[in-house]
Amino acid sequence: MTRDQICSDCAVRHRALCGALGDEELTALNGIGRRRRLRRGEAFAWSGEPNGSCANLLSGVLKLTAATPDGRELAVGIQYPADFVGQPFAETRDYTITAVSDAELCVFPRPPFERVVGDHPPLERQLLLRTLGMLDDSRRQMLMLGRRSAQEKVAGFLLDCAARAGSKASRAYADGPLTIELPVSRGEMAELLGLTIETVSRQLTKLRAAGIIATPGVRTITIRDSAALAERAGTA
Amino acid sequence: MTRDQICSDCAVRHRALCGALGDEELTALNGIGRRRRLRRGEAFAWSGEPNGSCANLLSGVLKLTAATPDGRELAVGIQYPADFVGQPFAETRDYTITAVSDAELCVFPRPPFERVVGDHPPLERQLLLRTLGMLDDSRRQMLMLGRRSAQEKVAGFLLDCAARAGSKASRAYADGPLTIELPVSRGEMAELLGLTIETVSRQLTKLRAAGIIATPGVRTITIRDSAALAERAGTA
DNA sequence: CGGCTGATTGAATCGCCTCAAAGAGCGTGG
DNA sequence: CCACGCTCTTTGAGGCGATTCAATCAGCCG
Repeated sequence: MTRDQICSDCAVRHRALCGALGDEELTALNGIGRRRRLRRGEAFAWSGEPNGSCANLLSGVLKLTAATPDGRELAVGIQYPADFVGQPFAETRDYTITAVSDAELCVFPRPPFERVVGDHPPLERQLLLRTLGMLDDSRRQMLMLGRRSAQEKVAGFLLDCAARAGSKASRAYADGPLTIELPVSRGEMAELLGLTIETVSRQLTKLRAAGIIATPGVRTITIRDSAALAERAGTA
Repeated sequence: MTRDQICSDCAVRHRALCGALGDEELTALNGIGRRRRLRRGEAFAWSGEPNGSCANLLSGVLKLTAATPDGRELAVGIQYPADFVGQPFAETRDYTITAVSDAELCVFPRPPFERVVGDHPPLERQLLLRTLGMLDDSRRQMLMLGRRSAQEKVAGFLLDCAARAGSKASRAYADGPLTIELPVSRGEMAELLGLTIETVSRQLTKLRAAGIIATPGVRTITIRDSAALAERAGTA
């Protein structure tokens, strides 16, 4: 991968932070970006470390986890391709960032990235808009954690995955059963939903018993009755 | 209150969004800001409404609440003087914003505010930094909601209040008991912590019984043993 | 065929919620 | 001045949902 072609073959070129930029901004970013691959389970950064870089996520799924001093963990965010990763303008990292599936990032060292942001107003605007969006996501997630039952959390998560899967989801015929590949393990799902792994498993079993979903593989879910699933998600 | 003096007597002039601005930016903001007072319990904005304004909070305390479609509510944020209030660049409001105590705001209609932000890079930078800060706050809150016990939530909240109270807190002598005025009612505390009002009350009773706090008034708390309180907050 | 990891299931417990009632603080009006 | 009604808080009893602890099961690789 040479530097001058780093953007031209970018899978998320038009959806990522860079998407709305003109040639000038793109060239500036291009100059400092480096590709990096992560294998499933590998960490991009650890909470508490000095914060040396930000990134765009090109492919794969990442989770952000925070932990209490005594070791209980919770995923405070999940990131999909084209999302912006990291904490610009922060000296220390507050979250551990881990690849949930194999992933590819476009990594920017933080100091030059911040300089480029400062020099290019359209880029700064995009960063602001994305940050505002992440803040809304985070607050939506809070409502979920604080006020929804295990049943609602799991059903809602499956619907989110289905919505996110988009083209990768498959159905036999229009409006028929929808089969998706879960991006996370049961344990990660529990982490994300503020539950235990056993509770997640039991809720899935319950949904399966009700005929609402089927689980052909452990990471594969078929939504057989999306209306009933939405019902249980409390998405009235 | 005339427009040309709106900033000069501002109580949070140096801590708010405007704090880091030069004369030019300040004049631009000054031109569009209007003071507004809210009485305790009064709402500044409702979730679902068109989003017509943002503001700086000058005095008092606000809460942001979100609700599930079936009516369960949770406070997803709490704001103190000098905080920035609202969702710039959003067409519709996602939260209900309510005054928890009497409050005063410096309100900016959204379209001109966004124009001023676009025209003044230092202002946009400040807004970005504040948004990043709110995102971190929100994620800290998520960890609390998802992984902490009622005991830890209540103890932690009291410590937060004490830290926030700063000069308004009083002690008889250095390192002695610290007395603070709670900015919220029991019900609002429950809303903020993802608990019920009864659970909050019971936890306070437990802390009182352990001699860790005293409650001379219903909204007044004396921290008699802050180390023990930190212990119960799980802030190891 | 073992051994490993991740998922499922079961039984028992515990923490928080729900429902209900009593108590405290406070302004109003007789 | 005190009785009344209102709101907020506290306390109690009981139930439910999620966790904990433990065992079994399924898939996968050596």
